[in-house]
Amino acid sequence: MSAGSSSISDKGDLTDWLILRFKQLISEGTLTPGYKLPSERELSLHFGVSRTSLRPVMKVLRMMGVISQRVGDGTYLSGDASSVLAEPMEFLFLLDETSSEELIDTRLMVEPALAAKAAEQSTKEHLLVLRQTIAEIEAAGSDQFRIIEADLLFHQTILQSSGNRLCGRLFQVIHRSLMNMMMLTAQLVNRDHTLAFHQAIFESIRQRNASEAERNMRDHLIDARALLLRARQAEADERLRRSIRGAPRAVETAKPAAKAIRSRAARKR
Amino acid sequence: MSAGSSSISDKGDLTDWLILRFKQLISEGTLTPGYKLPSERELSLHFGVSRTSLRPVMKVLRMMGVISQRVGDGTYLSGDASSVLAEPMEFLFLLDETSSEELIDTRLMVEPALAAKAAEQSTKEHLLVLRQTIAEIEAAGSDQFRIIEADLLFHQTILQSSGNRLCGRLFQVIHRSLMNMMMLTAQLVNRDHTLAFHQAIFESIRQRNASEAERNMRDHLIDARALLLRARQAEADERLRRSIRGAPRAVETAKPAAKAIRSRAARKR
DNA sequence: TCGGGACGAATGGTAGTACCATTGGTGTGC
DNA sequence: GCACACCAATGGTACTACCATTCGTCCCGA
Repeated sequence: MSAGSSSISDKGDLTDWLILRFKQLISEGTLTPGYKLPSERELSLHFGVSRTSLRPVMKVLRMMGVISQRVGDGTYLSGDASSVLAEPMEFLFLLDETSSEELIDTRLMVEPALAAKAAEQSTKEHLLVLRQTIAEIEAAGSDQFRIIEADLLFHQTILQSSGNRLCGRLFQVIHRSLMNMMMLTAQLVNRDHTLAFHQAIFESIRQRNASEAERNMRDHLIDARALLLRARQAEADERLRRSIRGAPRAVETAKPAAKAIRSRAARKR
Repeated sequence: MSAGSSSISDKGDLTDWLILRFKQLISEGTLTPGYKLPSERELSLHFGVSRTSLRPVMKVLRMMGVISQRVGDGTYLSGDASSVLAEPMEFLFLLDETSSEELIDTRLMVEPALAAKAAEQSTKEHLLVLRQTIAEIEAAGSDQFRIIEADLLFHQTILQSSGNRLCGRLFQVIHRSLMNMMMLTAQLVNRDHTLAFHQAIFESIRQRNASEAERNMRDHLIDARALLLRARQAEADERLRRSIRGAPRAVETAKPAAKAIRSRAARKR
């Protein structure tokens, strides 16, 4: 980014250089999905660096889901590119204090249009999967995990069948993060609503009715948004009622460590 | 993801645990932008792990732009959340072999709608920045870097003023990656086109004409897409012509290393 | 001949130490 | 008062050692 960067071994950090090398290897197609990489000791030898310097790179790649490591076995290149954004996106949400409404709002901007596209070009296989996810939700009863997984697969399939891979990746991650947030606050997915909307969306896609698919998807997300806000309101009310009764909130476990760090650093300054 | 995961120190990997801790610290607001963290030696002491185990975590955070490290100085929490997705997104594009058209297509799906929103709610400050970027492009002459930076700032400002932060972040990264791809293939940004479209978009936003802003943005991106494809076509033609003349392509430097790795691993199996 | 269990090599995970280059502040000498 | 030299602290890298886990192999017994 800064200077010429053409010559070998100019960037100061070995980590950056190694990551660059890995990128090259991936872009060349040398590293294919499922491919077993040499051991860390061999790799470090090959690159001419110590294992100490190599390991952080492997950690970075692992955290992005590019590779998977297993003790006693080895390192494999994972073919699933969708997981690359999962962790970083979580950090983004953390740093930006992104709310779940914002996630739904963002989905609302894109998914209806993608549903319309899906109605135009979805294949038989896609329709089959959609039908299966609906059946899965019907069979799930009150099992939230099953409902959520089926819900994710439903939307993910629509995203995929829309043809735009990048959007598919992006909003798959966003959707899952949204579900994680909801689970953290013990917010339930309304099975009946989900089922009804999914059926409507599925029908319009099956009939290749793009505009109706778009409208149904929009309605679905708007409804989900409303449910989310209502649940949050109810939760806030509950908390208020409880605090009025006098019972203080439960302790937070991680606070002490955080304060210790802050004091340490403050001492430095 | 697997089991209960409620108790302390259950997850096998220290790296994961430490990253989790850092996430907690960030979400608690203990770590604020610009904040100087304790030295690695102190931190490792504090967390009760060795520096060997801590360093990969710092590398991960650094690569996502969450922190910045300087030898002889220390580690600082960077407040800029937008850079979190930069590297991971590049890996995604690498693994998915995402093309520049796909990037523009994705922008095309979202940015027009955001431009419409921007027309409705942009502030005076936003308008000022937009006007400045246009002036910058006018003053840039044929300096591609200045044009690109001004172009980025123009679109970024519109994304920001639309109100949806997440979309802003996402498409800021996508836009920059697109520019990187174009620079890698030595594709120029057409200054005249850019200038004309930016002026049109700016005018419609200034006049709070949402539908026209949306249309202008759409035209802008469609035009950019066409230019991109045309340039690629020209490049392919040129390459073909050159190969017919008999001159072989230049050597690729990184191939030998790649092959060495592959042979090493193959030997293992 | 087949099956199971024990052993061992290889792998990633962690720890400790040492040294280097860079940085920023401190203090000394002009 | 200023400039220079010095020094302590920091992140960067390397080497070594050891641990827990995994997988394959070999040997023993049925």
